[in-house]
Amino acid sequence: MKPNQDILAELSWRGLVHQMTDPQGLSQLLREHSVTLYAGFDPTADSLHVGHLVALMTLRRFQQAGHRPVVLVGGATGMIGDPSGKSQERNLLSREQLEHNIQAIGEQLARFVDFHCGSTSAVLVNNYQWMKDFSYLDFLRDVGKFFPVNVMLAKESVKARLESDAGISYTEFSYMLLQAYDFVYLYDRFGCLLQIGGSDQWGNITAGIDLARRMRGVQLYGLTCPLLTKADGTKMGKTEQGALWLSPRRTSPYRFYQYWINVEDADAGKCLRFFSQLSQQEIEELDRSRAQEPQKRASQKQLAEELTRLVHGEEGLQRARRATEIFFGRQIDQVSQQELEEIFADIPHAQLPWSRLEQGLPLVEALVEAGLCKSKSESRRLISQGGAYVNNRRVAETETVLTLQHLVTPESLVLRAGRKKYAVLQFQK
RNA sequence: GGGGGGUUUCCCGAGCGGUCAAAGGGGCCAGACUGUAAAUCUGGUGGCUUAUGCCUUCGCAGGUUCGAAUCCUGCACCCCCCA
Repeated sequence: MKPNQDILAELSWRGLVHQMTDPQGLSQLLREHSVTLYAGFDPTADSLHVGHLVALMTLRRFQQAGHRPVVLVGGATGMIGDPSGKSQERNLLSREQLEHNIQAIGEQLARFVDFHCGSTSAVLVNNYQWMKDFSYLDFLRDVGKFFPVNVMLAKESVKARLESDAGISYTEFSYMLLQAYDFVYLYDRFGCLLQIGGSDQWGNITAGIDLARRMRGVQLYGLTCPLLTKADGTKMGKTEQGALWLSPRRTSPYRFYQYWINVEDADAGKCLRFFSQLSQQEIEELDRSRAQEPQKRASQKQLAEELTRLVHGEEGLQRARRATEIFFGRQIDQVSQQELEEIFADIPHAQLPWSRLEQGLPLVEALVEAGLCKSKSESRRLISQGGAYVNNRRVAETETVLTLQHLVTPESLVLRAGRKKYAVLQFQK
């Protein structure tokens, strides 16, 4: 079967190609055949994050172009720890933790690749399945024999660690062999010819290609995507709360949506190319819009909408939008407790006895109880400077006392400090 | 081993016995402007029952004095010079 579009051309205008082996050979292969390719994700946490999105979306594009993606979740490699791009030796994860992580990540993947679409259906594999019964002696004889240590030492990931004080353990040093063998195994099992990954995976990917040539005498291919960085060179996807996760449990759809809405103009074009389904023409249209009428932020809106829908579904997108309306709207009127809970799910909640509100709770104290101010003096300062809001309505009098009338649901009210810091105060009878 | 300098509020840094909760800058917070941006501007930046009041803070522990971040003694740590 033939693929339905020239995927390499597509990836390259999107800026998704960092490096590849044998560009002519690979290009021809991908134009003429539907290829099975794979990308691996180590289950270091129970969710993928934005950093994984580049490879994930690339895998998705390959599938849309008529190729078959294999997604490898590294139950075995996750036990070892990839030294690539890491300055420190990793802590080993427990088996139970890994098991849990693999399960959770497996569920997330279905959002990105289709597991039920005939001949190009995605396949989910776990390298623990084929590594667990591979004995140490067999592995050394059958795989280790093909790895010249001097070549391994020359790999960037190893070299960096050798030169640092942290050093590298034999365990992490061996990581490369496992990933290399994965590629050979997937070739045997699925006829997998291409491995893709982030640019930090180049060393591991080429190790697999070398191993396949030595063990099977075949030519496999590798392609890496650039890392997702901002215009200033720093990594994208970092927030004050840590990484931007794909799991709604770790990063709410609202926060996820907000992250993309707030992407800087300088990074928006790149993000659109990386992540959106828009055509080149449509993206160039948005580039123009960004230059001529930046205040519209059409690019950011498009990006936030598409990605939130993809990662959290239509419902998640609606929730994020509704929360945005409330957060940036004027005033919070009657909302149901449930709705409020949902919208403010990931902002701090403080619980106080009902009697406090009944007898009148000074706003100064409420702000401290809610964790928005460290002391009453700070509260007074905030209020007198016009930075305090009750249910999104500015309150500038330091003597304000909260009463039952301020409730916005039968038991809660919403405090805000400054532009974006919120807290819910909940009163219990 | 000898000599000299230092340790200040989140950071840098002024402080030379009372007018020091301590200059100035940075950061941070709030406000205005704006695009939920950047830049800019304004205000704030120890705590308390907001008081021209009290309490805690200037490496640590003592002392002198009506009064100390400022003077003295000891201790700890840091830097420099000589050996």
